[in-house]
Amino acid sequence: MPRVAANHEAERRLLLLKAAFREVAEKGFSHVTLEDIALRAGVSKGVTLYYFSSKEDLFQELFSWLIDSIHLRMREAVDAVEGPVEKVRALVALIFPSPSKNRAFFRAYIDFCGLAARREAFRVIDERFYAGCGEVDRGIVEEGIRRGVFVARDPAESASTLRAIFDGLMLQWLAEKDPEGSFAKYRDRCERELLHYLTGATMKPQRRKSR
Amino acid sequence: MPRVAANHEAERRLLLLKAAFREVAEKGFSHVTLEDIALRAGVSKGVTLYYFSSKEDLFQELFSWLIDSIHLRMREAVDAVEGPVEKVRALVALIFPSPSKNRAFFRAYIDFCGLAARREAFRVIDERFYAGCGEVDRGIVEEGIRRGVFVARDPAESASTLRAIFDGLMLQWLAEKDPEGSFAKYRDRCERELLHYLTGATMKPQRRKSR
DNA sequence: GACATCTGACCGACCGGTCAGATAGTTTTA
DNA sequence: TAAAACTATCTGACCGGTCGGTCAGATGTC
Repeated sequence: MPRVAANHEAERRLLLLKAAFREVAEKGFSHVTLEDIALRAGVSKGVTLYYFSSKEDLFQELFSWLIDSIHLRMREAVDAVEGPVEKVRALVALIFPSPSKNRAFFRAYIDFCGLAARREAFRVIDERFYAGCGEVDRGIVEEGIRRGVFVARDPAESASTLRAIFDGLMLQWLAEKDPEGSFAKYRDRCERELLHYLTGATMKPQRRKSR
Repeated sequence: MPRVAANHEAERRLLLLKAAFREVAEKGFSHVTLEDIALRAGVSKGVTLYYFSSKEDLFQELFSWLIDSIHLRMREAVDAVEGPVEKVRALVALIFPSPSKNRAFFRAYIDFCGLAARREAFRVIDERFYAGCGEVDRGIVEEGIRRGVFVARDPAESASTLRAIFDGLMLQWLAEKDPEGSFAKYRDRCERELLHYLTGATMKPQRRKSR
């Protein structure tokens, strides 16, 4: 069992997961076939079930991988800047990267929520997702309170609301007629409302730096 | 074209829609079969496609009917009480009726969002849903501002955030290990956070200035 | 008999999963 | 060194089951 082979296996699995992600974003879990994924990954259908024991297994791995990378990127984004307000801004910038990426991720995420609401294995993954988000969010809130920038309240509860505003606005954005056009509106609104909520309206609105 | 026949048809359609709702809440859109619905409604499979032109058509009608009744009940609940704070409370009570009803509705709703994110016909219905919610929510916010109970800001934007908090918390609730046990926690948190958000940091007598 | 309503057998398409091999790279053997 | 054996990886035909949709005819009502 050479090390090369293990490496190869990990690569192949990742290749398939990435293909699966794009397919899910487009069609939704139950309309994606194993063959769709294989085609997108440039391999034959049999390969998908060579590396994953079933479709369900593949999708569990997909969502696990997805939330791990989201957690990682949130931590990186938050660690990269100084101060609670800046950290909130960084989070917003991360979660609203671009209309197309946004839509891809959130389509997949909604699908995932539907699965999590009905199947225990997916619910557990979803729980882990919110636990990880909660850690990051709570860290920001606590720092904000410590520095007197945010109004002092239960940090865990504020973190939960913060996350709810993210998700809830995303749900509304997906119902918009012109997602491209309204993307910036939602991103800015999200930032504004989040900071309003956390600072208790003590902040003046600031102009967003273009990036 | 006797009136009786039209009445009968409406009844039959409603019967099927109610059966479909319960099936969707349980299994999700793409795992519900036309036969499931027929069985649940106590009729034969052929009837579903006698009253609806296709499965897709049936589900569009289902979600239309669902959001119309939700809108109606929100308006009734809000009109039944006096004062913006009480209206918010009434809305929370309506949206968090009981763990089982809650889960049924939100499971169906998430499914619906997944559809809306991918198919134009469903997106349009979803847009109508948020438009209706927005009217109700904005009405409350405006009244709150007028009476000086809520912080004065853009009412449409506050209404949007209010709704986001509802939806976002619901998403988190669905990921909980023990939905029954944590139900009251989420309901209370929702009310508390909503009022905190709207009144601007607990009960400060001093009004914050708007943008 | 005319019409609306209802039934369930049936069809064709689709898809997850299986499997008998093909292929290619490596190791062992002669 | 070459052949043979072995192994991991990959392929796509195939199977069994499911489901949306069709339809010929049954049932009931006026």
